[in-house]
Amino acid sequence: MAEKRACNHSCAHQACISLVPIFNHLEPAQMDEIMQTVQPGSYKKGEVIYRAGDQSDSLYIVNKGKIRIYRLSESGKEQLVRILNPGNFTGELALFQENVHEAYAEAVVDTEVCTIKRSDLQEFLIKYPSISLKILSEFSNRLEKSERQTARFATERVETRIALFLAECVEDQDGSLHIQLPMSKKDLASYLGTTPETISRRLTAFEEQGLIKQVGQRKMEILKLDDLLLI
Amino acid sequence: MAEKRACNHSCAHQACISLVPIFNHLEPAQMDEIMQTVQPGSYKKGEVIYRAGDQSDSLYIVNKGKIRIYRLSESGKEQLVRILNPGNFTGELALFQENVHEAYAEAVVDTEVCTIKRSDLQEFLIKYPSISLKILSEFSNRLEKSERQTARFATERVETRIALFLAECVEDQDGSLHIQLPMSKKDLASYLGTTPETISRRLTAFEEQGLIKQVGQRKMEILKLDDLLLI
DNA sequence: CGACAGGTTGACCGTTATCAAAGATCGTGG
DNA sequence: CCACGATCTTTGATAACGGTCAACCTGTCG
Repeated sequence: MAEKRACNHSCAHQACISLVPIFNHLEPAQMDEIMQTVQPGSYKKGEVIYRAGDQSDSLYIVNKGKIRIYRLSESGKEQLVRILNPGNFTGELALFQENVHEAYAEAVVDTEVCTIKRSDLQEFLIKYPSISLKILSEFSNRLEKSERQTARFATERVETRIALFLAECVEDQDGSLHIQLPMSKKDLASYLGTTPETISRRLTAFEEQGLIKQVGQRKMEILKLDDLLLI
Repeated sequence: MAEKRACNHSCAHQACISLVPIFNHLEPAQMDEIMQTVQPGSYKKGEVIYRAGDQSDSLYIVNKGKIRIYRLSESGKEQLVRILNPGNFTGELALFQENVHEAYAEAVVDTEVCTIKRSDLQEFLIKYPSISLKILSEFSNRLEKSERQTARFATERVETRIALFLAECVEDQDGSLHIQLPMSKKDLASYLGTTPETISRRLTAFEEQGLIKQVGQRKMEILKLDDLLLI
């Protein structure tokens, strides 16, 4: 193990495994076993990692960079599903079911990933059932979140969806509520099922009502969180 | 075992276990073991089985009847998430995560369920890891479906969502394409994030365009499936 | 047979998409 | 380090999709 840690230049990519919630409860020895099977990969900005219809054969864990997961609807319009940051993973859905991706994964910036092959992962799932339980928990989370999101689309106006999204991004910084948008407003529009124009207009309106204060392109301050959530 | 099968009046409720995809791959002996832990329950039409905020402690498997799963959004509007028929189950999400339900479950008609207690289920998951894999597969399915639904809400017009829903309900009957709506139009409206009025109007419009033919309240025939999907 | 929930139809209007054009920002390469 | 282009963002004008309210109709079930 000490030997491995010394081997930084070639093995550093494996470190990301220890960031992943579905693995980080394992014993060091088990973790090492998994690290042995991991393959590094890197993608240039804009490069596609997988696309809808592709056969699925790996779990991708983000080591460095950012990945956009998006779907194309029946009529060809794009919807952003999520943004992956280091420690997040993707490709898991297709591993347990149809084997075919329904979404697209694209590197937002130059990105490094670790991949675990389907067959290796299945071996670990059988060997260490606790991993299944962790994935089950992760999936539960995602399902709740996805169904909550669906319900919001079904019942809330765009204005409200924006307000709710802002509320979820709030971070407390010495008493005042700051927001750092995790994506461009264009992507945010796609994520929230609206247009960049509407995002821009609603944020301006929020500002005029004294609810927020925009600072630069991706930052803002929440002045009246309660009122924002009453919208 | 033969003894158990003889005991129909008191044990018939257990039969539903064998309908459930996450259990039906097990050996008869294992299945029996699970059946031993099952508790029957019954709910009158309209009765609430669990509500958002309730502590979760069981998996509910529908034996007979119908259950509506719905959410209330932040602003208090209702969205129908799914309808459970015999063999379907619910309550699984809260078992693996927060322990608290986010949705409501309500009997649509008089309904019989089998419940498996959280602790019993967890025991089985450890004892028979194949169950975890089945649930993982079920969750993958649900996630794909939920994310597909979210993407539709985000990108498709109401008219298109209705058309896509109809297309998913189609059943081939001696060459012609029939549809039996699985719920009232009121519930369908809630499921699709629209209003009964709009559902009614769009179906009438489809009929005027010669795409469908409505027969009674919950039945129709698809005349031009291709054109319907181009909308 | 009556009551009630579900369904339909009409009129109206608000929210939000669309199209267009100008302005800001970022990354890139010279 | 600056300049350029590409992309993102903003603002305006316009239209339409779909929600809301109201009234009426219909089927279903006690």
